[in-house]
Amino acid sequence: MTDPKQTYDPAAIEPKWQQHWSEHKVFRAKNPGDAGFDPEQPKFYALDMFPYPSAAGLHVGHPEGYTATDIVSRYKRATGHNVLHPMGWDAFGLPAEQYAIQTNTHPSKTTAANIETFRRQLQTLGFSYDWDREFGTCDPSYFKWTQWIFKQLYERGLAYESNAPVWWCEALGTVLANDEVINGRSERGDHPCERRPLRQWVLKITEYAERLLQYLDGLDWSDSLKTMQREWIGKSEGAEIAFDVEGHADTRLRVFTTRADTLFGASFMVLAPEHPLVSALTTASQQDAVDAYVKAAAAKSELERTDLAKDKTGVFTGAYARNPLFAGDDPRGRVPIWIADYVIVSYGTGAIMAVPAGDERDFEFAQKFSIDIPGIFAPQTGDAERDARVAAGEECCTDEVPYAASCRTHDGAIALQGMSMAEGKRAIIDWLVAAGRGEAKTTYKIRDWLFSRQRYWGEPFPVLHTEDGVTLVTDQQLPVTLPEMDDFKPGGQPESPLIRAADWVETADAKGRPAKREINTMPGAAGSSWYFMRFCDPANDQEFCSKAASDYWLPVDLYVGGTEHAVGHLLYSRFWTKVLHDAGHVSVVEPFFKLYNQGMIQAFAYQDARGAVVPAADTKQDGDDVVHAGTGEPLTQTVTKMSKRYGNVVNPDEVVGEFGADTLRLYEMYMGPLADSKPWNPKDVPGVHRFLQRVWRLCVPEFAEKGRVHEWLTRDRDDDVGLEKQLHRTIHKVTGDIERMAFNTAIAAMMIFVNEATKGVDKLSRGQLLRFVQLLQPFAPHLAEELWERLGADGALSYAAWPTCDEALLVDDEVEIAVQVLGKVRARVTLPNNCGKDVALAQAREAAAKWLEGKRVVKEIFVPNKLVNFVAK
RNA sequence: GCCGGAGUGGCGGAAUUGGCAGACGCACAGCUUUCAAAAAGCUGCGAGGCAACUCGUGCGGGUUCAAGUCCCGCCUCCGGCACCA
Repeated sequence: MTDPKQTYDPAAIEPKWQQHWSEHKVFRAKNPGDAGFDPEQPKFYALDMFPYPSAAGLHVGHPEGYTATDIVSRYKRATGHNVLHPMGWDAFGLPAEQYAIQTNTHPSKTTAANIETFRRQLQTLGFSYDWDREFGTCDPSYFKWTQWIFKQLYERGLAYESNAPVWWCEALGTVLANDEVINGRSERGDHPCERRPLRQWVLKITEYAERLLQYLDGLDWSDSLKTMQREWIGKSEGAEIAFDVEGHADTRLRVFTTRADTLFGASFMVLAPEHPLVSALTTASQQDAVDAYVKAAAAKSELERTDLAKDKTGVFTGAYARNPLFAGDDPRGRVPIWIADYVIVSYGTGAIMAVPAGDERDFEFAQKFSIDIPGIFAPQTGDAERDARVAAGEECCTDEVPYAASCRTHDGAIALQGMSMAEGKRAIIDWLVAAGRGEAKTTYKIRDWLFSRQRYWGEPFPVLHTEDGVTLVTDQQLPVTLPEMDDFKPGGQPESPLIRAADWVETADAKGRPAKREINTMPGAAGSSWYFMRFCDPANDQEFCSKAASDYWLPVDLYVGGTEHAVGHLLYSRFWTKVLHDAGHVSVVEPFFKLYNQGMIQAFAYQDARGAVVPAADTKQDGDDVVHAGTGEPLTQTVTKMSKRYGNVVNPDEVVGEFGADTLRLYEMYMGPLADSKPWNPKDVPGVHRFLQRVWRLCVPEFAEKGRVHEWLTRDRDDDVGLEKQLHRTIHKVTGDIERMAFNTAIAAMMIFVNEATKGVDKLSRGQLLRFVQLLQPFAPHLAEELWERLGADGALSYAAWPTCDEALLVDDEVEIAVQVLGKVRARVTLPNNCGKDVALAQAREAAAKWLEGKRVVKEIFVPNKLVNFVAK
């Protein structure tokens, strides 16, 4: 017959409630205009960085951020918000295509299968997503609008073709954007990359550099993330200065500098080896040396140029420039022009004026090649020896120090001595402007966004090439879908496999003229740059997102994800949002108001004496120690990334199978602060599971014959005063902690309540348990729903009003305070809450009498409800 | 090298505003219940000391009646940038 026991059984209750939520569309978000939409409710948009559905399935790292946003979403629903909490798939990308090449399976098939797995896994975790809004970036109904947005960019002059050198990765068979290349190697797969000239589509993100920088200030993002974006944008204010070149009357060499004030100390010029003027300026006698250097620099990978080439190298071109500050016959104005690879062609003007007295790199170079180092500073730091060396040009000085008397033109038009650095810069720039020799200038490190890939599995461009050049596909012809193919290998050198789809490539434009389709495809970051907009209005086939929907939902109120997208995705999304704003399609300028970066979930591992990690399979327990299974060498515990290689990857399915989704959710939130990286400890998981069992037993008797809930919970009765106070403290703590995203301490508070309540199980009233279940609901929703139902509560738990806290119940009648003598706790006294200083001191003095004997109290500190401190001699 | 963040028991962590360091959980130990429990409950649990007490938040200084928290100087780890003129 039926099992007489009723134990906490997540395997039974979790699917039951998941099905209930799904069937009743409990978490469907209502848009303005939908039936039942309440315009009075405030909105809340909680978004996860949507996953790339890999073949490996969900990792325990995914549910960490997802649980956090789910808790906030459920809390916001309970506090009367209209909540948008969607999920979808970042589904175009390289791994599916690599897999296709290996196995001859179409990427659309593997992607669809992976999405199935991800969706199933996410659904077993009980996230309150509005699944009706789900889509993938590879859905034609979605990328139709990605293509449409590209058209907007093109029409606004923000998309262009370029032949500039780009990062080419041989192993991946594609080009990569700057942020996808780390130290000359691909971020994905760690393959070597090199610079190559290729025809590419590029987006003019640099045009938005200033606004991308300015608008950071108003965002609720961590300072470290804002700093990363600021540094990536790399704004730098200075001047551009034009130098005449001897013997080249029509040539002016332009340089960018942030230290225009050091122009008096410019004793040579350096061009990047790739600078367009190099060949024109090089003299016959230097030709061979320059050619050899240029060739060598081109052959060097970026890795060699940055990491290894710390030693300065360079070659004299034979040409001389004229420093504009010095009159024609002044020998100080004649500066040699060198080329060196420490100057980067793509930054500033690709050329610099070298001031060895004020720049470490220039100083190093001048020393190595015995170039003049004119002293231009007269520091008075007190370190006389150093001051003298700086004045003599024997040491470089980058600090703000007084200028030397020599910083002066013959005619006295400029004399820097006595000026501050800011005044010096101003003086020089004003003079240059008046003389037509330069102007103030701001440059940015950020480069335009390399926006094409030579791959199959990405959005095709809505672009046709005809005899007359580029034409766009009409809106009526969107989406441009991918042709069916079964061979996805890159199409020979830097070309997409699409080149082999001849029927697809050969087409006609709107006027019927023969045209070839663009065979590059868009990069992975294309689809993820606006998906948060589409979630507002996912089924719209007339617009990418209706203005009404985006006006209502945007910006995203809470966005949670990893730091790895600090400069890529987050910058691109901000850029597209601004472009769409400028084009009048969305009202917001910034897409993500609050951003929260979760830490990484790591794993314990064991390492040997050399620090090498030993795979879990090669370790064994030896008493209290862990040793190498083969050699018996003792090992020490360490923390690493989860990795197949180390055998320490935790599979969420297994955790759900053994303990249930509520335990997984709760454990991931209980591990520590969301923002921290922290190790997964399998031994801690049963601890939170035990907590849920205790909650269960608080409500449900062990044997079914005693009823579905404890007898005393079937009727209303007076609340136990002590428990009621404890409950209010818990409500207060949990509410505040959810608001500040401190889920670990919220859970600790609930544990304290359950420990209290368990001490006298039958003291807990039905009303108290119901309120506790509401607090638990965002964290462990399945268990909460089950208990809510068993207790016969009215209405849907997910929308039941959040329990309120009576502040009056937070204070106790009596408080215990510490009595200190000279800062050391010597006694404790119990006093009425908020009692006065005199009362407290009198009692404290008595309690501390033993330690005050023979001493004179010189000061008495009283902190109400906290402590008394006697300062005694 | 530069810019962030962090360092607290055997472990994960707590201390939100300068006010009793170690909440909560794990591990461990003892006890109760039990035929037996890997179950449940209770108790203990920073170090030293019989104790009174002393010491204790990476290290060294400082400010303060009082410092994990503030200041100065270091060390280590993690993340980012890296010849950006």
